[in-house]
Amino acid sequence: MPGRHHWQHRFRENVSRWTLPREIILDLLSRSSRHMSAKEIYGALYALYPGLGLTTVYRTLELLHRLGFVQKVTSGDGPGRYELRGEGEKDHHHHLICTKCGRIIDYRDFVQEELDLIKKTEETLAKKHNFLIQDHNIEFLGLCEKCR
Amino acid sequence: MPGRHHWQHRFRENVSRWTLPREIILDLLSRSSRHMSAKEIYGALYALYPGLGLTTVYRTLELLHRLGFVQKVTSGDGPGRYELRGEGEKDHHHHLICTKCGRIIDYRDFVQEELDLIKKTEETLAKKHNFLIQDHNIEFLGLCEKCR
DNA sequence: TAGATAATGATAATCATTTTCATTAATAAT
DNA sequence: ATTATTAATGAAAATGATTATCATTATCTA
Repeated sequence: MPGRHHWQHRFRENVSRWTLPREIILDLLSRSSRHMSAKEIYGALYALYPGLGLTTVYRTLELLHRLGFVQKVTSGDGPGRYELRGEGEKDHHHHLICTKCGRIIDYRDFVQEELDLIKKTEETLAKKHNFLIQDHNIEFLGLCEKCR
Repeated sequence: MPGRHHWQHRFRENVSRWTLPREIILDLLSRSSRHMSAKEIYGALYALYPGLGLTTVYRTLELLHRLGFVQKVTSGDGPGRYELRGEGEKDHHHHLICTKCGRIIDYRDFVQEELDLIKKTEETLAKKHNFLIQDHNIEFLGLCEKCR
């Protein structure tokens, strides 16, 4: 859970200004364990900072995603959801998604096998199809405890 | 490539009527190798059948998806894309997706290893999180030959 | 062949996201 | 510190994909 100064520093490195919206959005994401949509973030912060605009939330999330601070999960229907990305490979995980309520659960089972398979597959596909592979997703869809 | 009668029969089994829009949409999907969006399907069929409505395309695709005839791929941004689902496990495959032009390539490499890992993971997750798992996705995102 | 009802298509509505643009605030230069 | 530069913001409108509404039409059933 890196603090404000950590982020502030990483922002400066990227020629981006350190502003209140950015600070409170990062702060919320680092306090929240859930994957939140733009509207949820907006709703959660509105009380604290009523001047905040939904547009800014979208723009900030887009920036955080572009800088690699945040991962965006867009599966099935409904809005995109965001989570802070941990440092390096040690945070490797994938998602279990409820198709009814949209809840997302991180899982970290069989990580090593996954990494091996992904690496192998990625190399093969990149070569075979002349693709520049930048990312991958593995996800399981279904109904959570509450929705089943 | 099952013909009209095959589909017609499977529709009847499901208490759904066999109509012209359904026939031409299924026919197009079985002739096309690409994963098509609703609008692309609409566009491709409009010349043949100018009465066709975009709404009907969406509804038909939703029905085909619900009946399990069609798979829907919704990754990253842009519209959902659809492909006919082959029969049984022997058509097991996943996707390589270009984030720029939206092109989707099916791949079938390391199928057995994937199936094993997925099965194992699915069982573990279902038990651990009390989830009813209905589906899974594995996808690689990046830039295709033309867009890189 | 007629009656029941499911499917269709035009239109409007919704939902998530992006664009526009005038205003404000953060940093750089003085 | 003060000002100038320019990025960031927020309100509103625009866009794009998809869904809901509803009167009309077509398919199947009796």
